[in-house]
Amino acid sequence: MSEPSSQLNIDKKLNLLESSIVDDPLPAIHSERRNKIGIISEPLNKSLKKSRSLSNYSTFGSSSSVNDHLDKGVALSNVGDLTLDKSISTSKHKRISHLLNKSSRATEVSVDGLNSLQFMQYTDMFKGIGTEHVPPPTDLANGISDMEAVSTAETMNLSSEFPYLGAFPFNPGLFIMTPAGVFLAESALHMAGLAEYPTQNELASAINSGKKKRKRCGMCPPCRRRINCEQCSSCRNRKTGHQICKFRKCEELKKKPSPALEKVMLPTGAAFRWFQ
DNA sequence: TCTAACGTTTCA
DNA sequence: TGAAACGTTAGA
Repeated sequence: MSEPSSQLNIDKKLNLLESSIVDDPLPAIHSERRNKIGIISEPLNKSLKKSRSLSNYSTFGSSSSVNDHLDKGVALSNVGDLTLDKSISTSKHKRISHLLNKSSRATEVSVDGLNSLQFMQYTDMFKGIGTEHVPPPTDLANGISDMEAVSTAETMNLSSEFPYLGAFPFNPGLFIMTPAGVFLAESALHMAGLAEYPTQNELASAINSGKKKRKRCGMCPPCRRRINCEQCSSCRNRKTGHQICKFRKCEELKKKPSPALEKVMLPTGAAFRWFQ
């Protein structure tokens, strides 16, 4: 239950240590860390070794980031494709998932973790913004190469087919991937004025049929913590407990998943590549 | 195939 | 009600 006072002291020290690590602009160079009590701790999730600077989490401070989503919002077109054609094959779903995956990698960094209110603000913002933006090269560096981004867009070539969607920046978290396919959370469509878009309700029923593991949000303090305390029960019982360090347990995952909330926002878009 | 870790169940 | 154990999933 309660941690021993020595544990608390240790953790305070660890937190102090980590406070300088979490915001380290070049954390990737650390392949191994030793905390003050001599424990070598590495992130259990290798992908978390690639930490993000705080600026990466700040969506609204960067118009280029926003416009990036305009350019890369083509991913949504796939969803439109899905919703338009019920007879779509499973293999096509896979292909679309793959493409979505690529696109989401480009978008997740700056949009991850938006709540629905932020999303609404986001969409409002886009009402006044065109699609003419060409992102500066630096904006393209967020985990996706120029070539990849271009090829994805070219492959899909859907903005003209789905004018509703081509200019809309969708957070990957607003996509819901189920065994039945990939589609948008209904609330997202409401926000986008697409609530009447066909088949969403039918597809939405598939969400409830399959349980999906939630993913760490990657942004809360525990998620950003990259060192296992090695002291808590989870660390001590890693073999049998199969649990992440208590101090690294995502705040979002600690909460009970609300069905309604889950539809709006799977934690930063489950089923996509979150940390890479 | 292995490892990390989420979800569920069981137990104190 | 929280901790522990275990099943299971997802990614490398």
